[in-house]
Amino acid sequence: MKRIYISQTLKSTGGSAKVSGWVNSIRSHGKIIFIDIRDITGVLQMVISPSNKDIYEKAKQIRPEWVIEAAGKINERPKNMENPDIETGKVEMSVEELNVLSKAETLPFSIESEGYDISEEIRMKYRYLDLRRERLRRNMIMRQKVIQFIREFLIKEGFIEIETPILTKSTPEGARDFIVPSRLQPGSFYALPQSPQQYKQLLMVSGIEKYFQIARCFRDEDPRGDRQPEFTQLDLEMSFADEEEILKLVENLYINIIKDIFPQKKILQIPFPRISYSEAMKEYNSDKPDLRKNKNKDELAFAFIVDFPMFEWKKEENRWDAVHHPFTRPKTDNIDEIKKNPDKILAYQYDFVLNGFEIGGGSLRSYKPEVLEAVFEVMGHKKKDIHQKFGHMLTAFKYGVPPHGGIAPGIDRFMAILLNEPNIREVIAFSKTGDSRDLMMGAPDIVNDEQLKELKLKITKKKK
RNA sequence: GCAGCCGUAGCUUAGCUGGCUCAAAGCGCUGCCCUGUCACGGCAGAGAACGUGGGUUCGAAUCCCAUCGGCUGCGCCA
Repeated sequence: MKRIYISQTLKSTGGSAKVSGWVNSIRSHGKIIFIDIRDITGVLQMVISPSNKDIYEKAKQIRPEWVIEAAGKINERPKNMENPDIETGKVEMSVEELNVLSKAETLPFSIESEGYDISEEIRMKYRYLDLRRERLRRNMIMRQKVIQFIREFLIKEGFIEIETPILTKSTPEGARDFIVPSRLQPGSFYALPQSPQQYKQLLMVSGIEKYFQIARCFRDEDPRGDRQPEFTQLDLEMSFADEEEILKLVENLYINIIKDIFPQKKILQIPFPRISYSEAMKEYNSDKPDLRKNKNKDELAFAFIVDFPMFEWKKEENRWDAVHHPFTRPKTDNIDEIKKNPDKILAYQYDFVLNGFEIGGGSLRSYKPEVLEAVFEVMGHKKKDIHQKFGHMLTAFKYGVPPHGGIAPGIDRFMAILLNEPNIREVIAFSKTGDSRDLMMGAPDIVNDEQLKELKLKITKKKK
């Protein structure tokens, strides 16, 4: 007999079925034994009576979380014995065949609860067990649904999904890079991408016009509840689009995600309010204001913060820096003006905000080489450095670059908000600690001397 | 890098103004009893270097120092 999902057993009522899964719980009454079996789709009550001696003796040995398969009749339960709490509560399996596929030791913690009552340290160490928990399983499935929806939506809009390299080049601006030593070029290093920013802009030069990617990004900064060293964002870029077109697309996408996947949530304002940066700072003293009135969990207050300043003064470094990044297009292409009054220059830059969290940011990009160079100059880069670090961009822009822009909404934070989770670790299958460790894998870890030798690396100071 | 909180059976916690509770409880686990439960029930039992190292003291889970680990926030996060 072919194994079916537990959720399908309802359709087999009156007939026979075979299911496989984990033992969710056992209730033994001396003679009659109830075993709840669990698979990805749900839980089913199995009944074992002493009349079938072989099965009964086998069932007595079974313990929670063992992996078993069972076949038998799917019967309607007697009327007063239905369980409205589970999907298959109207039926049960009368077991006629029972096999143990794999035994299990007692789990290090209970997976019946939501998990709030168990320390995160131990949950992360045994994350594969933690993921058996209903709450985590739901989070993974909902996350996948959202990503699937995004894919289908954008592809319908004419976007092309393209993978960009994970091994790439360190960029001097922005967050600290994770670096990867090169074996074939000893002394040189790759960097993991903080975002596919430059690649996606170069794809615009390639004529892709509408690109997207569910992109993993890496930043070697200290994590927070809403920040991980590696995270996922919906990275997208469009040619010939203005700010309005990009924001409308995102607005439309997110309205439909909510409608389709989270119908119980209420979007407070449609269209999403557009608030200028200066207005937001004046009115809310924040560039990611929480616009909900009642702070209700089912309320969603989306907003776009627009018209960010192009530059900010960095006191410690005594120089101007890009608020967003140097590729952002200033609202003027008057080179003299940019160089003379950096503080007065606004940018085509926008943040995407939800319930007081920044869930994305984007901009139109500078596509005129002279504007890009002026921006770098304001930021204190020497011509020579500009060409060393960004020469490929400037060169590319010489060969016919369309005006372009994009946005990159984060997936993790968005999911945490929608699923009412207190931090993004709960929506990431294998997340890292506040110290960027992976407690389950034991990463990061030392490498052996042979590996170091190949890379021509020497560790001068070892942590004890 | 800085600050705060936390670390006692498998899990969650009590004890922590030092000795008579250097260990207790609930859940889980093991065994026995129980034919309809679904947080099954009943009885019995096993299970703890009190994160680690050092110090103070006649005596430390309890006080001090260091260290390791977890969480939160600041710095940082183009």
